[in-house]
Amino acid sequence: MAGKVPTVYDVAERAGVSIATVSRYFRNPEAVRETTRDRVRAVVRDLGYVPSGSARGLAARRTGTIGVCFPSFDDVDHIDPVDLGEGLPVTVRFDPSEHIDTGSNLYISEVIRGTELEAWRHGLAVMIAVPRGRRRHEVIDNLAGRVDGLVTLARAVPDDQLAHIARRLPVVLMAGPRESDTYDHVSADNRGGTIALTRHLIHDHHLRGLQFVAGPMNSPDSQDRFEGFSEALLLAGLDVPEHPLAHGDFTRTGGRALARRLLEREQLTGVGALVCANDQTALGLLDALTEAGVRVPEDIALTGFDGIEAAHLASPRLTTVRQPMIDLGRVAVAQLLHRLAHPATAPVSRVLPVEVLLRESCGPHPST
Amino acid sequence: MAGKVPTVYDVAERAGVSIATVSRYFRNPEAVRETTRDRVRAVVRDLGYVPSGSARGLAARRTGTIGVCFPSFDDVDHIDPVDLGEGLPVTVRFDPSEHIDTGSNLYISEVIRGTELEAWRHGLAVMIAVPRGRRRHEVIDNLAGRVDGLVTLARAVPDDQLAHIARRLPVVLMAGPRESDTYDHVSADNRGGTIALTRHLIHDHHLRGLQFVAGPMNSPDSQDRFEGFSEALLLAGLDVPEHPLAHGDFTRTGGRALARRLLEREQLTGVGALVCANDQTALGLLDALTEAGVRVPEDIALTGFDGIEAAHLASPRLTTVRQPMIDLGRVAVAQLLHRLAHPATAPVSRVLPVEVLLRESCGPHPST
DNA sequence: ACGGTGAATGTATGCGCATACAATGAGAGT
DNA sequence: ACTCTCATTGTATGCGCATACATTCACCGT
Repeated sequence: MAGKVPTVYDVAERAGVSIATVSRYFRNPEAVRETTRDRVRAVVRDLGYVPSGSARGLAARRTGTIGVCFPSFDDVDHIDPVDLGEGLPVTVRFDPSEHIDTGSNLYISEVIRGTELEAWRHGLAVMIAVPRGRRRHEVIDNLAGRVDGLVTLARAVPDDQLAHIARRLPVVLMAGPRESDTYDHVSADNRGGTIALTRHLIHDHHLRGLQFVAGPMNSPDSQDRFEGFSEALLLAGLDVPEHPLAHGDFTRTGGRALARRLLEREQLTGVGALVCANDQTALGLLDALTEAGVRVPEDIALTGFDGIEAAHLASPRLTTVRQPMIDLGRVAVAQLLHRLAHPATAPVSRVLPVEVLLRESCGPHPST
Repeated sequence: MAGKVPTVYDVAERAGVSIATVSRYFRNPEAVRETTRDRVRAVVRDLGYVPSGSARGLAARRTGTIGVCFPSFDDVDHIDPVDLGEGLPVTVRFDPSEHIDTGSNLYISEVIRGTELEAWRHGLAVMIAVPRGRRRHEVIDNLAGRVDGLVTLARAVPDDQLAHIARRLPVVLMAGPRESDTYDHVSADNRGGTIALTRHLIHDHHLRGLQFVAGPMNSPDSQDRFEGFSEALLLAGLDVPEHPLAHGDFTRTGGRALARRLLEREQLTGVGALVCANDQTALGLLDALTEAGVRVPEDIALTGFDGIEAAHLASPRLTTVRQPMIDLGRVAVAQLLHRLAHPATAPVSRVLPVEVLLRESCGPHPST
């Protein structure tokens, strides 16, 4: 590679045409006569020419790239160099039966897939960045400088910086609280989904003593779901708890710890169902309850939220609310493109429909 | 946003300095006097200035971005527009107990995480692209034009095109066959892992009649694993089958279909263990075997490869070989950076160590 | 007081391409 | 033969920044 990377000038010279023709060959081939096209094509192949994205972006005043920002999977300042592991032997070990936390990576992965898919449909590239560590500001600015627009999961970017880059590019927020007066926003119907799920527990399973197990205090998703939970209780004329029964951290491990604490303090007596803010937490509860001899759903019903695969693989299978994670990414990008085409219109807030998946963890199915 | 995006010139004028100073403020702040720095900083904030990545890339002759290429999750030419789903209601339905195929997305997601992580460590951005559909060539060229180097999963990019862009940038291949005389290459120790696993089955569980269930014919990973399998049999002085017992497609659904076929044709009599080319296939086999009343591991032992979460959640838990998927991405990027720093050295082929995870699907554990 | 030194800043240029505009040439129409 | 039209190609310019080099100026030692 390298040596001297060829440019339009090299191609033009070798093909006996002007640089404009070479440029047209790529940007608008129909405008070039076929015989000329062939000559250019041959030279391009010969020289190993690839147009410079930077030059293109500069001249065209658009990059053809959209940026995607995520909160850090792994909130750290420093990450060790990877072990190149040269020559290390294969290890063989018994794997004790502990549960693992694949956590929210999955959620993020799906969103990435969605953004990539939609971007591809429109011939755009995707640049991803995770602002983490001490230089997170730079990471974001670098991204902002290289893209035509940005979609970001809520709270991946500090507010002040978001405001700063939003002066240069359109920004679409995914999930999190709607700040609809400022940015376009896309989220799943957390509230509606939880209402529907809770209604099902109340009316179809005749459960009472429902409690909500939340995620982190500051999670807007968790808050929305708790709101939906409360709303459903209210509509059913049942007592509405002021607060969630407990707060987890959205991980399975956290859920297990939480359940043990609840069992220890006997806070589950009289509780007919636990509506959890996400699947991982619910699965953690399920682990600990099962371990303690509490039967699900016979002794207590349990539900999650997200629709991850592990919820399906659990025993009993976990009733949950499936979020359209891929669509979250796709719609965000679609909205971004709409915004690029229509800069002046008012910010939009889209709420994507969710799907309540009834499985065994909430009790036997009345019908079906 | 937009209106008129400010440039260095605007900032320089407002701050009463030259554009060189503004540029230095970003690139090399220590070279600017502190009081000047403050003035520039204020103007930058005022104006909402973000340096243009394109201009930067052009002037500096490097983009600070690396590209990552993946084969298509979903091999299609056309993908429907996403349903914006405005106002659609929440649906509630019973979810029948069928298995789902999360497939290889997971593998790819992990690799993406790895590349992002390592790139972040070095202050680089990551651009991802999935060449699919009729314009896949363009997708790749666009990517190649915008990055300083490229890592790609094997066979995501057609050979001829890979050769073309490799003249412009360093390329590192992940997984797949080593073409070590041309490109840098990183892969997991498929062969070694399968040897260790197979030896365990033979020596610790005294299993005989081992058969291999492969992936797609053209999968180099599957081939490597079959080689390891054969090698282990050979070393143990056992008969080495010429071919895998069957070929799946790496999906769980495919594995189920395959198992039913094997059962129907009674091809499992005398088979003591099925060594599968990946976890999904093994899990599919497990589904179908269990359904047919064949007990694992009592009647037949079963192993997978990859170490996905579902293998851990299966019942019995699936013995498997864990690939360091994140490290695959990390090492690939690390190697890419090394190549950028040392263009002249010979191509390297790195083999990452794997870990055999012994669980219940291969039989009771002799010790431990 | 004078040349020397180094820090801070400014000037000028080119990176590789897209594109507005000009130029050319080959028919078509008269 | 001449003008007009359209297809094709060329010329010239600027996109926004990094950076080599030049300049300025404060300060030092003698």
